[in-house]
Amino acid sequence: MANKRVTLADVAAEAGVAVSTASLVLSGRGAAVRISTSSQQRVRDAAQRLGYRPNAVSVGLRKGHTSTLGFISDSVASSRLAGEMIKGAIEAARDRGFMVFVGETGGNTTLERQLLDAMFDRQVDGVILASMLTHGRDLPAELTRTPAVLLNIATEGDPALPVVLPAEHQAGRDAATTLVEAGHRDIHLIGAGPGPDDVRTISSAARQRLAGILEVLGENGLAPASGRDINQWLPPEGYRAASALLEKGVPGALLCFNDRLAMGAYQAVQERGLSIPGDVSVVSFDDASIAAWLHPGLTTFALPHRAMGKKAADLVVDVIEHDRRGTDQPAPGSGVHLIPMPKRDRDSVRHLNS
Amino acid sequence: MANKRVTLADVAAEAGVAVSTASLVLSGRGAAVRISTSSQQRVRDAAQRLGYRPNAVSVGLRKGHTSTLGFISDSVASSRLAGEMIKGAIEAARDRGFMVFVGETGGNTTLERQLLDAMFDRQVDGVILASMLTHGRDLPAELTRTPAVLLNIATEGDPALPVVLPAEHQAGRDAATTLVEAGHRDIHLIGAGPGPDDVRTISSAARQRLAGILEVLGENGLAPASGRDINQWLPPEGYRAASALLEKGVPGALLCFNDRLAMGAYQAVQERGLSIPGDVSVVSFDDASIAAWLHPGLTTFALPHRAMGKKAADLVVDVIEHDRRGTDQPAPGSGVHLIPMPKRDRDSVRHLNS
DNA sequence: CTGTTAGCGCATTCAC
DNA sequence: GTGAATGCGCTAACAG
Repeated sequence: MANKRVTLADVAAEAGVAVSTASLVLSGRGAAVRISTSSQQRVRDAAQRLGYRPNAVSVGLRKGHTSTLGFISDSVASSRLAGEMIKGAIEAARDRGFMVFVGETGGNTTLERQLLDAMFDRQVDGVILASMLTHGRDLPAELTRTPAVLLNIATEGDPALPVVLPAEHQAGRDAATTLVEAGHRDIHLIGAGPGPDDVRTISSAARQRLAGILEVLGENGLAPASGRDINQWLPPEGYRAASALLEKGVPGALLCFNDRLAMGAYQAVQERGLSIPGDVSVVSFDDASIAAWLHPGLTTFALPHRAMGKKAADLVVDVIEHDRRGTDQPAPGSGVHLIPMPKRDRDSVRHLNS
Repeated sequence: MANKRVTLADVAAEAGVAVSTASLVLSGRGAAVRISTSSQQRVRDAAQRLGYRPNAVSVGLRKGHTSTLGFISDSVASSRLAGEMIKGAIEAARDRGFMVFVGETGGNTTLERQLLDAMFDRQVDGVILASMLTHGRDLPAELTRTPAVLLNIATEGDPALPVVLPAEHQAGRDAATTLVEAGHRDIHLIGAGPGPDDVRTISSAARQRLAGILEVLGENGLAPASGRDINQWLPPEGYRAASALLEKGVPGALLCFNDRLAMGAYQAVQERGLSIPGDVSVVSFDDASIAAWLHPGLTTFALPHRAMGKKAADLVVDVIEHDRRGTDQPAPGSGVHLIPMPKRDRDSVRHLNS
C-alpha cells in the first residue's frame, strides 16, 4: 500500500546536492541565490523523475500555516442552495491554493466549538462560519484568534469581521417594482406583512424583504392589499394562505416570500381552475429548483448562494494574505458585503399595460 | 491575533517535568510506565490550566497519519441529496475522530487528479470518491496508495475497493410490488422500458430499477402496459410522457423512474382534471423534497444518501484502522455494499382491492 | 554559489 | 520513574 512518498532528501541525493539547495531551487528562489544552472537543472530533473511533491504537513509545521480553510455550517444538506454556498467557497479556495475542511453543527453550539477546535488543531489558516438561515447569533470567542468571515449570518451592530449577506432589501424593492411596473395595484403578501413588523420567522431575510417591498409600494402610493404572516415558509402554508385569499375573490398579484410558499399558492390557484399569470400573477424569492419546474415558470429573485460562498472564501484568503504580509495597514474587507439577488424572469407575471 | 498556542513544552515547564514525561502522561500511558501519581497530576493540571491541545500538524508529521479524510465528488450542489451524502460522511467521520476535506470536480478528470494530489500532500489517511449520478468510470491510479472507497460509483467486474451503492434493484422490485399488491394491472413506465434494454441514461440506477420492476411484473404474469425511455429525467419530460399517455385514455398506474418525472406527470394528469390517486396512481423513486410537497404526497422509494455517506466513511475508517493495526488479515469491507431504499408511503397510490 | 546546522511540536527510544 | 537525545520533512539562518 504505502510505497513511501519521495522526500526532498531523496531528490537531493538523486541530484547530488544538499537538501537546502534542492529546497531553494524547488521553491523558485534558485536564481535569486544564484545557484548554478546545472545544479538547478539536475534538481528539477530529479524531482520530476522521482515525482516529488512537498509534504504539506511538514511545510505546515515549519511555516506555521497550512493553506487550509475551515468551513463550518449549521447545515450542509438543507437544500441545493446550501450546497451551492459550499461549492462556491470550495472553488474559490481552490483557485487560491487552499483546501477546505467542511463541518456541520446542526445548530449545536457544543459541536460547533468541537469542530472549531478540531480545525484549529489542524492549524487552519482561516475559518468561514456559515448559516443556511440568515439570522443573528452569538459568536464563539475562538474566532478572534484566526482570520474569519461570517457567511449568511447577520450580526447586531458593527461587526469586526467581514460578513457576507444577500441583498435582501434590494431584492424586496425589485420584487415589488416588478409587480408595480407590470401595472398591478392589488398586491397580496404571503409570508409576512402587511405591517413592517408583521414578521414571525427568525430569518432576517423576511424583515428586509418586507421593508424593501413596503418602501416601493409606498413610493408608488400603494400599500399591500393584504398580508399573511407565516412562521414556516412551506408549500402547505402557501396553499392555505392563497386558498383563503381566493375565497374572497381573485387577487391580482401574489408576492410570496419564498418559492415554496409560491408552490403552495400555485396549487391553490390551479386547483380552482384559475390561470397563472392570466388570472393571478406571482413573484417570489430564492430561485429554488422548483421555481423553474413549476408551470408556468416562476419569476423569482435568486439567493446568490454560489457567489456568496465564493466571496466569503476570497475574503478570508485576502485577510490571511494580508496578515502574512505583516504590513500595518488595516485588515481588508471587514464590514458587510451585500451580494445582489438577480431576477429570474420567467412566466408568472402578467403585464397589464402592454 | 495569533496569541501563540500552548505547546507540550509549555505544559512540561509549568508542571516542572520533561516534555517526554508530559507526553507519556497525556497520551494515557503514564500509569503503564509508572510515572509518579504526583507528577501525573501536576502534568494534567498544567495542561488543563493552560488549555493545552496537541498540535495535530506536528502529530501528523511525527506519526505519519493525520486523522483526516478526503471526500471528492463530481458535484456537491446538484441537490439536497448530494448534501445528505456529504453530511452522512462528515458526521460519521467526526464520530470516529476524523475531519474531512471536501472537493468537487464537476466531472473534470484533471481537476480530480489535482484535488487528489492536494489531499495526499496534506497526508489524508483515506479518500472517499463519490458521484452524484451512479455510473461506471475509470479510477485514478493514485487511489491504490491509500485506503479508499467508492460512493455511488459503479465499477465493472470485481472491485478491489469497497463500493457503496443504493439497492436499486430491490427498490425496483418493491415499487412494482406496491402497485401490483394494490391491484393494478396496467402499469406504465415513465423513464425507461418497456424492454429490459430500453435504457437511455448512463445512470446505472435506471437499468437496475427496470430489471427489478420487470422481474416482479413477470412473476405476476404481467408486462408493462407501456414504457417510455427518456434521457433527461426532468419534469418537462415527465409531463410530455404522461400527456401522450392520457391522449389515449386513462392509464391505471404510472411508475416513474424519479420524482421529477413524477412531478411532470402530476402536472399532466391534474391539468386534465383527473385525480391522483382516484383516476391514476403514481409511484416513483428518490424521495426528493418535492415528493412530500406534491398534492397528494407522492409515494416513492428514497435514495438513502445520508446512510450511504455514513457507510462510506465508516468503511474507510475501518480500512485505515485495520492497516494501522498491521495484522495480516484481509482488509475489511471490500466488495459491494447495498444500502436499502426505504419506502415513503404517501397518498399517490389507490388500493383497488380494498 | 553551496553545504551544515537548527528547529517547527511532538513521540519515542535509550540512558540515568 | 524520569530526562536527554533523535527524527518525522521541510525551510531558513548561517558558514564556508
